[in-house]
Amino acid sequence: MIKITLPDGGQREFPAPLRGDELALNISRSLAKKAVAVRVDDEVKDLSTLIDRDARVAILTAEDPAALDILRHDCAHVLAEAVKELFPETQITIGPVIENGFFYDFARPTPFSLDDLEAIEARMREIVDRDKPITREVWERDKAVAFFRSIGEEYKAEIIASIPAGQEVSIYGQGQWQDLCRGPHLPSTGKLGKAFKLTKLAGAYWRGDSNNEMLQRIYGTCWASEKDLKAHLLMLEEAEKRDHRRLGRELDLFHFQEEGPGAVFWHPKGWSLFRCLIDYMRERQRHGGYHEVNTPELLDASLWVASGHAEKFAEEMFSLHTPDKRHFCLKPMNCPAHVQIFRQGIKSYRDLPFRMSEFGKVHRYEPSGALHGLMRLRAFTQDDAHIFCSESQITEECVTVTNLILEIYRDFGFDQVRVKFSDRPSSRVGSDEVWDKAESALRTAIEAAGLDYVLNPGEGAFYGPKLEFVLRDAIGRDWQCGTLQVDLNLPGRLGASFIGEDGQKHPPVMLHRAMFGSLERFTGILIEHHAGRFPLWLSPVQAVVATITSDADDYAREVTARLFARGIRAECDLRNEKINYKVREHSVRKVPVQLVVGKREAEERTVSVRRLGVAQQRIAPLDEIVMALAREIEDRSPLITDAAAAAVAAE
RNA sequence: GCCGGCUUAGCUCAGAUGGUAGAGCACCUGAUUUGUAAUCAGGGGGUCGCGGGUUCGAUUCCUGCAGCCGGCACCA
Repeated sequence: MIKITLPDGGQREFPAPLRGDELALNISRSLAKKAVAVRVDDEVKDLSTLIDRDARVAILTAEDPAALDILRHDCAHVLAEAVKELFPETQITIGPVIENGFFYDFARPTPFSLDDLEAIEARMREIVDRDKPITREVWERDKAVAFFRSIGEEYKAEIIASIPAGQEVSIYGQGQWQDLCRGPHLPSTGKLGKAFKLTKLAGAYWRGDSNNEMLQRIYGTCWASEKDLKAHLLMLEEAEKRDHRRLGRELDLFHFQEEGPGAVFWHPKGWSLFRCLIDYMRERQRHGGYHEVNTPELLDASLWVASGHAEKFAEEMFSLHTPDKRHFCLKPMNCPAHVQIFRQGIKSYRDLPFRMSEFGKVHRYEPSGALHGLMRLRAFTQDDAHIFCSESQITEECVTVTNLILEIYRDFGFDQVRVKFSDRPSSRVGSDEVWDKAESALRTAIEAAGLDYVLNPGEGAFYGPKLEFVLRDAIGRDWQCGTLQVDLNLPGRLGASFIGEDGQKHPPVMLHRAMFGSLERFTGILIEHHAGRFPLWLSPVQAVVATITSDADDYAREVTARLFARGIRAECDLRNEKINYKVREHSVRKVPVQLVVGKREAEERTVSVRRLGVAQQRIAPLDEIVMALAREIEDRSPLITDAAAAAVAAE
């Protein structure tokens, strides 16, 4: 007797083991028709799986979130089958499910074209229409290797050959096509439906290693219904509209040009945003006991040899030779320069911890293909700091830094932050004993701060382990920003020391930390996070005073001057245009506050306040609105949302 | 750096099987004094990314390079 517990709590008993599809049919005919897979206890399996013990069982339909991965995985298989039919000389490799879809990597001498993509998608739809059953067989590993080798699938054979000997492998088949796969899969190709689309072509290295040959990757997206597919495509369009490169142009924030790949030309409005970040951070760091410094961008190569950068970072450094035959490098990091400041004069343990900060501009020769707007540059500014301390101060300093980072992210509206712990990389300086010490110190600190973290093995800096702070933006993308690194190597290498209580010289510990990371990148993240509609305190233009007729010109100038006197970034629009025209233009430019003045306002000394995105206005006395705006800026209030602004307007 | 694609006016984009190009918006000028998302009329503007080749002739075809875009690899 087998007892099956259904999701609704109901129980059914069966005299003998039965398959998932049989159970579905037993429940209802309509469910059997829609069924795509079965969940036995907590494991999702093929519908054909034999249930031979008491279990909790759920029949999954396409709408079930857990079924989506199966759909996508099947879609990858159908893609591969279509490619093999159309281009038999192509070899298959791997085709996993990814966020929102799937991809499949193919090995072939000539790349696919966009036309090929269309043909492949059409063939995929044919394969779905054929509705061939999808079958699962368990093979002996060596048989599978021999089989795939015999049909010319060398990559597949190599993958299977790397599975431990003697282990069984499952082979899924549909029509004439077979692939190694862990499963589970749909009962037949027809169950896949038509809510999929091939999205892009790309090159990708075999086994993700740039020493290997490049394969041809086809990406696709796949959903349970046409409606979901459409929603996803619409979401992509929306995401494109908030792309910081596009908004940077539209809002006149910055530009790039050919002569400076990976280097930003900040326009006044963009620079205003950038300076907001610096001003904010200066204030936070002043309260945090930091001392701001400034160091040279160009330093003799010998310093970079001493620091270890020349050895570990040479490929990424810009270097130049002067007419007098000296060799200089543009700094890729600020740390060695900060050590030079620490080294001036004799330091006592009483001076520690010493927190040295710099908005330091660094240059790194990033690979051309890595450049991406403000997010990945060759010249960028770090909100860098180095905390020189004793070993006994590491934990407390790390905890303080960690808390500060999280607090700062909250101020900018980022609540979801993940922490990664990166330990020693294969290419590094310093002994293993020193690394043991640094890693355990950092781990103690993160535990003391009570943070959850994931291990990121081998990803530390060459001089020490690090924490990386990854924040999630408004549309769910992750960005690595802050970092905290424990360094027991560089101070010694660069000859830094302090006199301890014992009267002896000791090398200090150096904590490297950045909170925004790259100010340019953080600006880019903010642009996308807010879709260009910044909270008032960050807005490059905070208010525009717009006249209805020239009768109000003098008053408008006065209003603008009042705002300006309170430190508010205000502009005055006296142009001979209709108010509709002005309102539209300033709305398109995403100015958060428009103060419209006509004859009436001038006489009554009021303004008509219009918040971005809210059609309804309210009339307020001039004094009141100047004060309210000043307070909103000072409080760094989050963006007044449409709903909140509507409520204010309705008052 | 690797694979593929793209590069035409300030922006978004048309266009010619090879005979030096066009729209909308923006800009300039004039008229209009206007009450909350585009007033009307006129005008100027492009060595079609850069270099080489084929050709009587190249922005169009071929080729090299650069930049950008989508990925991969790398990474703040």
